[in-house]
Amino acid sequence: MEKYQILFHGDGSSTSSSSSSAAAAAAINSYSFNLAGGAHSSTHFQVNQAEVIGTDATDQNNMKLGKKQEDKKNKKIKKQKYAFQTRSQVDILDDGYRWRKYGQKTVKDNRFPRSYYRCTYKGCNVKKQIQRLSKDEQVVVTTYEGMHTHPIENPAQDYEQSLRLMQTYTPI
DNA sequence: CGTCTTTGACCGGCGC
DNA sequence: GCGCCGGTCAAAGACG
Repeated sequence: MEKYQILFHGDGSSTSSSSSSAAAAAAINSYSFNLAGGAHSSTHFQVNQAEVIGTDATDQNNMKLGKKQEDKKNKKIKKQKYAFQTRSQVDILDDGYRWRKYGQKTVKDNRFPRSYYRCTYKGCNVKKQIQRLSKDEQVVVTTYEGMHTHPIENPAQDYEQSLRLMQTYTPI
């Protein structure tokens, strides 16, 4: 369970966006840390891949000012998203936050539906999507959007961790 | 009784 | 404009 690996890709080519990409990378690190810290009762959990999608550049401020004010890159700045793939039997990956499911859609070219979750902490608008690859149904893709504005709340993590240890030390 | 799922409706973007 | 596609809303229900 100690072994996990994250590969960054896709962000190096998009030049600029220096600081924000660093923030995104930090966010990914924190997430991967939490995930690697356990909380899965499933056997094999491994982060294979992490990807930064888009960059965040205080777009709300820019929009509010209304001034073009260097719309820089003037591309539509999509919200900061980052995704990674995990190989797991179950798609409920408890990363220590409380999520409320608010939607599920079937996507084209994928026989598995995509689930939409939102963080239930008051004022915290972090969202995540979970979908499974039809190509390899062992792989679950988790896409996070935004950063949590509160510390992780995970009353069950210790329990899960100890449970995992029990499973490790007492193979039947 | 509060919390979280379920599920169709709804809506906006985009290609034709 | 129209219809597809992906994301969200919200009412109703499940569950502890």
